[in-house]
Amino acid sequence: MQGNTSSNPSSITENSSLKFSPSSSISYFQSQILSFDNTTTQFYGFDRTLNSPKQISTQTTKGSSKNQNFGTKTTLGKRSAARTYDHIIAERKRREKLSQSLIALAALIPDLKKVDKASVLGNAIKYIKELKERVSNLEEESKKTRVVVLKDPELNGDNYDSSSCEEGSIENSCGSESLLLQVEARMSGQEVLLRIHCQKKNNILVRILALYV
Amino acid sequence: MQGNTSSNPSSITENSSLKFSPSSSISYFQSQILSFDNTTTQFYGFDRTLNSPKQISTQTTKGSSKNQNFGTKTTLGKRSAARTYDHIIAERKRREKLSQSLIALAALIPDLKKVDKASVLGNAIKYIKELKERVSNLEEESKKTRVVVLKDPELNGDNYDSSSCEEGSIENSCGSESLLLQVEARMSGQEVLLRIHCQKKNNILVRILALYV
DNA sequence: TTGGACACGTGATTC
DNA sequence: TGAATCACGTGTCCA
Repeated sequence: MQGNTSSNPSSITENSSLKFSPSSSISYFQSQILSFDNTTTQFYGFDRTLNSPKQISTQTTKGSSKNQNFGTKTTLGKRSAARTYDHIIAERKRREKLSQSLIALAALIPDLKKVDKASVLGNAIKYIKELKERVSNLEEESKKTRVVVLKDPELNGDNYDSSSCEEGSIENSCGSESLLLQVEARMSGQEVLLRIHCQKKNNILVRILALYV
Repeated sequence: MQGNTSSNPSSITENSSLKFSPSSSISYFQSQILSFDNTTTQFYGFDRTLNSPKQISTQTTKGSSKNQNFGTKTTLGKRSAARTYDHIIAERKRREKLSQSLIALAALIPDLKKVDKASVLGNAIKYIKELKERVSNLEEESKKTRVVVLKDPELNGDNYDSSSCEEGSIENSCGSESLLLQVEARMSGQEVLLRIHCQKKNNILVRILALYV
């Protein structure tokens, strides 16, 4: 971060340079203007200018160019000095907000070395892609296993369901609260996961498995 | 996004300065003053560029170069016209890059309704937080289950390990490729997950479980 | 020196 | 109208 700071060529106020650093609260309001020399500086320095219509010329010259434009401008336009001032303040405020957002964004990105705008945006983009990738990998991983509720040959009459219930607790998996026994097999690649939900009994697990294996 | 278009108000030119500078001393070389009022400034030296809407700039050549130099103030300070032109072009380029990054960022955010800068940044921040949250939940979920390798009473001598191997395939879980049998129990809340890795044999599962259950 | 980065003021434009 | 947003040109700073 460099640059910056007020400069302000035209200054209206002091300016508070905000730079990138946090904080920067708003010191505007009350801007004091640098006095335009004196005389009246009233609040906004400008007005003075405004009154004097000097249309000065646009001057300068250089030969080239001049033309154009100006004509257009005169016509409607113009903005009262107070209004111009408001415009400046509003714009400053907007910039400050944007700048804060950028800082907040930068704070979320790990291992960020430079904090200039381009780097922050660029790294934010990369980071989001990375996170998305990670989420989808993790979700894929947990979804990869299909759930199949096997038919239970003797303990339960008929709740065969080759389904669809992708995940989740047993309670909501197939809407059967009342079942005393539920067996699910999840197959993922080479692995088989059996989920058995039943009352606690001696050797129940072994006995159940004996039915299948 | 609206706004825009070139506008280009202020000319490239050197500037006019009129009026005197604000007090503050600083006389920058040429200080331009606020123009409020208008007329001031306008003209462009070089560019024209603008043809309407945004487009990428690049524009035309420099035609400009020529002009300028002049001097009002001359002497030191001042930036040569060519230099000013380069400055303008560079700044334009930088802006364009930033703008593209912002568009790219916006493209990654789902359900983005407004695309103004503040919204894009604000929503990017929210989205990153959301993704982070999701990643950490998913990871937590998969980590939550502690893995305990039970002692195998007869099939294997001693590889009790109450450990630490948090996840992953059996192969890399405890660095034992040569084991013929490995049993892991993952306990998560009320559930117990037994992972059994062994050679295929008749009723092996039942027999193994008979040792534990 | 030069180039990159920044905030500023400002005219235009959109809602 | 009026408020919000934008891109621009510009002065200034720093490596």
